[in-house]
Amino acid sequence: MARVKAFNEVDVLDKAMLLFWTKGYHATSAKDLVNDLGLSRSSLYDTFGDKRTLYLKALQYYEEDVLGNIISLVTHSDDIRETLMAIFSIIIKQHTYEQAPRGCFMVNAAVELAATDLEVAYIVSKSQRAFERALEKAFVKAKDTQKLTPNYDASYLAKFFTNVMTGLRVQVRANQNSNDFKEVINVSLSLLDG
Amino acid sequence: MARVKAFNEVDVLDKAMLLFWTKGYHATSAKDLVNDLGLSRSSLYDTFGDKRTLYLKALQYYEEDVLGNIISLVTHSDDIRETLMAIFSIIIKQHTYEQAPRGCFMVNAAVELAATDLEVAYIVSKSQRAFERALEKAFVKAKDTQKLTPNYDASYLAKFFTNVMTGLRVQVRANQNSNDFKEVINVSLSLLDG
DNA sequence: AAGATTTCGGAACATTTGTTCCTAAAACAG
DNA sequence: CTGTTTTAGGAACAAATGTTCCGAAATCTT
Repeated sequence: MARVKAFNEVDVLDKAMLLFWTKGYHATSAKDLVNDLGLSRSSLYDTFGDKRTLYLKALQYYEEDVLGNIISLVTHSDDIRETLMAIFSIIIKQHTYEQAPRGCFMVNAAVELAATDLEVAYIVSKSQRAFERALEKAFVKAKDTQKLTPNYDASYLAKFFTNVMTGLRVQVRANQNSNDFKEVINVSLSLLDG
Repeated sequence: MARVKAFNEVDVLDKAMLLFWTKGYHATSAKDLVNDLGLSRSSLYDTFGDKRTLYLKALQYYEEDVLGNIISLVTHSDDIRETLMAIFSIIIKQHTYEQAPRGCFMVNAAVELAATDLEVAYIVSKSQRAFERALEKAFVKAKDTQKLTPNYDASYLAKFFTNVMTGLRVQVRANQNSNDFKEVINVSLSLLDG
């Protein structure tokens, strides 16, 4: 055994996630990382590998941590309408959150890198599938337990709502008029009435 | 008068648009531009200014040219359902188009830059408003001329469909399963039945 | 043909980029 | 305390970045 790390690895990963999430991959320099994460270049490269590796780790951490919580909401949903509203409001919260709205790291990664980076494309694809599956199960469950009689089956609805959320996440990132969100959400939710 | 330019300015702008559209702003280097546009560094900077200026011009050209055609479809629409389908199929065409799917330049710009570049944010916002307005008018017209009786008024529907398209454009860019698109589209269109 | 003016190619530039390396300091085991 | 092992800070590096500059070539006017 020997000298111990002066930083908490998870904390640093969390900070890296926030930085990449906010600025994107290419616009975040090694210098930015060193400044923001509060450790030296050598420690950074020693612990996390190169920039792209750190980015991939941050993206996966986002999936487990941030998106994991959202999936958990869906999995334990008793009232699907309420659950969807909860997710919508999490998405919108990003809008008024800070000076530079972050949107969704996964969507940002999809747009910036998925077309050229196979590994990013894989993570994005896996993440979306996981969410759609969870949503589909929740819809199936809702048909049994709630008086829910939509015109479409669970898998269609899951894909539909996933897509609506993706659209909103782009608009949030682009700082669009937040009043528009409510109307999009209302129209979307009306599909559950059958 | 003196020596004449050896290149067509519009052709070069078109190529720049395609390059930025495909790779994004930060991932496109000055070298990439020189290689791809077929003119020298000096001519490039002389004619179009610096990289960011060229990017803004390319984005505006995209709005006028590519999105302009789509808005034109909406403005001259006789059958709103048919028009929407036509737009959806334009969006999807990007998916099978090439090795690296481009998605929508405006959406890509929104995600990569709108949060940090005010001028990009303005262009994105203006573009979206223009499309929504056109769509809204088309829905109003459709209520009169077609047997269309949706539950929501034109402005809601315009915002809703704009959002659906944004979502699809992200998925196209991320190279997701193209079968999912049809289902999202079908569910969305059912909202027109009222 | 001569002169005026603009474009062109590429060398040249300063910065910034991502990454590595080296040395001193720190922490533990014996 | 000594020896071993690992971390930390920052100098150092080559490569790439965006941009400018200069001389030569090209085109038009007169």
